Amino acid sequence: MQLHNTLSGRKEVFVPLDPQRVTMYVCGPTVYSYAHIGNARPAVVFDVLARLLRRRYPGVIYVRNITDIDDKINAAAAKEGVDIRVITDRYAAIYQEDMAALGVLPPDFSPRVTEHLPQIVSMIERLIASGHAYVAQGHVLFHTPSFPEYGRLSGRDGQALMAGARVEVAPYKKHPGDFVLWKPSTDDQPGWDSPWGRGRPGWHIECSAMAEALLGETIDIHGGGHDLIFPHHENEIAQSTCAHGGKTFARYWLHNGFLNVGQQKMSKSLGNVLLVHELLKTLPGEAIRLVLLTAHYRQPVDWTDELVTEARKKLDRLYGALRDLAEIAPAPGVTAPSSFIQALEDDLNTPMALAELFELARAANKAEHPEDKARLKAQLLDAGWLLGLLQQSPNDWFAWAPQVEDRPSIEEIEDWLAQRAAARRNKQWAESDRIRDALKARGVLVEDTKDGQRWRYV
RNA sequence: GGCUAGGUGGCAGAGUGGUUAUGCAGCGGACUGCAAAUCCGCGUACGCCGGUUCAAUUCCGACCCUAGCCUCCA
Repeated sequence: MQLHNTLSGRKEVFVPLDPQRVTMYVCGPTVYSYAHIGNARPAVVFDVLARLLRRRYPGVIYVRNITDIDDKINAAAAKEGVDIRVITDRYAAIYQEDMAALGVLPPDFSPRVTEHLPQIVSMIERLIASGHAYVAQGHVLFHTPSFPEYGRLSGRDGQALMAGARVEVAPYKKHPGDFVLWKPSTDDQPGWDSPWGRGRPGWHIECSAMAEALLGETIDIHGGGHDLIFPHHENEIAQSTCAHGGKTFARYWLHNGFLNVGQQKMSKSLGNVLLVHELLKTLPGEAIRLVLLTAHYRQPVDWTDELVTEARKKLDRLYGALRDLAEIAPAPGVTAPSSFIQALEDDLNTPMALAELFELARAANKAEHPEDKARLKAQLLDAGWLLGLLQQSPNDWFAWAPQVEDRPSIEEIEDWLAQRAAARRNKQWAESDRIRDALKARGVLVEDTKDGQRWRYV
């Protein structure tokens, strides 16, 4: 398997440190609000990677954290006048639900920062003891010049860049690039006791501490959004490497590209933030997932209505092939074809894998012999599973309808179809077509097959 | 300004030093009472300019353009 490593800027053959225990850490959400579609991209992308890795290495341990200490959380809690726990529990639960609706399997561990304060404090103490961090005015700061490799992941010159930082530099910093490991909390802010007084951890240290606690000092794969390369992941490397006496922190760094809306990054000021929770009211989760897998994970995706419509049509085609195989039992023991696996194992080339999936669908539509159909059905289902697609029944897929629109109920449709069937028995084509057109006008497509009528919402 | 990705047929989007991506849309045909679905066929795309090469969309260089990052945003 090959994976693109941000550290080297190229594809590398993936060789785990221990094939019996492959470790992966992905930066999860800060739970202060609903997840937007951009938050869903890494969840979906690394879900596919985890599914793929488990094929080859059953002992994969996949960790995706929940950040439940953060100033945005504090602000949301203060606004509602509740404890931060109320906010974080609420949005963490919604996050899990929304991701499940997108077919994302739960990771092995979803650690929370609030459950790892001792580990965070311990790591900071070690960094101070080894001279990589210092205390200043109630803060603990990581001293970036103490780590010569600082800037390697993001391809920056740590020293030069920071000297010209455009942001106002806090006076207690020894070096402009130094970043906070621990900061003091006022009495009205959430805080935890520590050797440096009551306070809270900085953003970056949590991931280093939780990765260490759950996966050890060196992990195989670390993933996240492209924007996290700097400063978040750069800082994680600095902290973990220095806390571990120079040991490699993560061996392969993977970063997914951004999901844009209107060719621009989503932002509240532009008002183009799309929440997964809202999208799920008007779209099947599987279609949303397919949109996210349509482009290679490192490429940007520009979310448009056209893209969503296309994704639904693609799934219509794939589920259409499966529907025609409804009476066929998938051949036992048959898994996704090697061409499909090879595409995914080439740095998660989902567009190419999808092309293979469509080849399977075409072959299935053409197949005549039951054994061919059984084989192709098994291949379709297994390949679909690796992508997190095609796991519901075709009928459920075609019966999906948005919550909001008022469309004919299934009962009403069945009633019309019964009348139409009667008309067709008497070759009353005009009446047959009238009913079909009437239903089409209300979003129901009727098709005639050799086995009778069938319908779906469009 | 620095760093990093990109610019492929109507749209989306892979890939390759010389041969079909794939999907959607479109066109023609088969099938159908007509459709839909399905199958078959079609359209000769690779930002611009040089260079290397027998041959470049694919390698090299310059240029133009786009997006992202440059301290807490996936």
